[in-house]
Amino acid sequence: MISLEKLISSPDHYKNLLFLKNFQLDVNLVNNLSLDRKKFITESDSLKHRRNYVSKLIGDQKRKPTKEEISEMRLIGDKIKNIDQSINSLEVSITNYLLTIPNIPDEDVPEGLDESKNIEVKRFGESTLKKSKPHWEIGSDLEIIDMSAGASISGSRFYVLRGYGSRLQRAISSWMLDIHVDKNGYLEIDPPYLVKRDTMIGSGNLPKFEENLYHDTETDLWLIPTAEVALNALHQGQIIDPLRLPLKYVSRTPSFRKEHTAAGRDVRGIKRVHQFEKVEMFRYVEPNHDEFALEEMIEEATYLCKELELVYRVIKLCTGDLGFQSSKTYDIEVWAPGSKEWLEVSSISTCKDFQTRRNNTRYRPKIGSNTKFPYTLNGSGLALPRILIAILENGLESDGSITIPKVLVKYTGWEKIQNK
RNA sequence: GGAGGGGUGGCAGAGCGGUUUAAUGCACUGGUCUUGAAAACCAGAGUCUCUGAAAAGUGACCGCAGGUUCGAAUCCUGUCCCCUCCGCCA
Repeated sequence: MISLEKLISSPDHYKNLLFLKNFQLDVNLVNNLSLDRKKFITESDSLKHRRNYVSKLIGDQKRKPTKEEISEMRLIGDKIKNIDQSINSLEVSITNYLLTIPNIPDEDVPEGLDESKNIEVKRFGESTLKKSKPHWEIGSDLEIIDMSAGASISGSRFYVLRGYGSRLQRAISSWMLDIHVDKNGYLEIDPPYLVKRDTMIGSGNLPKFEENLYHDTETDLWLIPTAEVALNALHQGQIIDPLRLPLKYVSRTPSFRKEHTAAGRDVRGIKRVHQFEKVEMFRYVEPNHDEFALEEMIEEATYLCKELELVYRVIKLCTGDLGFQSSKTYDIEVWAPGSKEWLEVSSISTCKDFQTRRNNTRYRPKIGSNTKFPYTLNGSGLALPRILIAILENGLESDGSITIPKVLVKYTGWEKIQNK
């Protein structure tokens, strides 16, 4: 959520920045609501002051109120009730509107309406040489990915991993978690996968992206589309001890996404599915410490790609391609030689104070000073099925077997998935 | 699921219709004292809103939402969460 005062004090600035994210800001709407709200609050406060004064007078004098006082106070009480209802509904309107406004892009982000203006900032390895097959063929040949079982159990865009495939996925995620915990200093967290509505609002997934989320209406619980949602709510409503910053969390969770906007696209294989495993990094940092943190997280994610012997590139997203809550994002894509495409395996973003404002997570820089909103960053490290795809398609040998990256052998217990 | 108990400031913990401006203790901040520190003593200190250039002041906040009342932390209703016991169950 962006700050109401800032929005009102420099409306054109925000309007222009939000336009770059394809959002039309209605400044007058917010401004008028806010002015009305202030007017009513002033009115209500002075009536309450009168009521408090008279009540205290009666109490201090230990007497019964007079008839005149009672009738005056009843009148005042009714007025207060009416005005407060108006204030309340104005505040709901203001908040509801603010919740639909995306985060503003960082100055540093290239302008552009869509992905064509994204910039490749780094590339590692050669993407063209390797001969391979698409992973759905490999997976079915080796009987490690069962698409039809997934479809028969749960429908399209679900899959079943079996045997070596399951073990390989478990190895990859365990290896990643260990690196984040032991090498990078993250604290491992296992959050709930079902979260409350407020938690979804806090991360920015609600109210705007309801159609992407699985939802149990009876309990009003929502399946997380990423661990970011849960990790972002970890300090909801708290004032964090500044000595604890930066906070670095990592989680391995499933991610649940409806993905029905992309019907017909990417239907083959396990590239775009309704449920997938992901390791997620999340940080809380002091304001303006996000630049360095973002660089570090890119480094941490690409390190994993490198260790997995994958070809990768880092893409800086332009304003129009940024996510709702993001102020600046880098995507990391690995080359899948069988599918012959770049796969997004990580998206690393700084959300500045956008999310902490939404769920009222604060910290106090110094004893006695005012509270501030820390910045949050999130990033995959990494998304499992696509990494699995890349490993299978890169590791395919001429005899149909798969050689897995050396770093994983400790976790799998074997070096190859043999063709039968 | 059944029965009972409870949610009060950073923490502990009183208050159960009007001297609550939320006691008291711990922790915290400033000061006095001291060579320095500790102890002691004095003072201060929360979050948010509105008015205001500021100083300052108004108002709201005792899990949350309603209600009763001239007046609610205190009474009533609903709701959420926590604890104990029983039942059920990975």
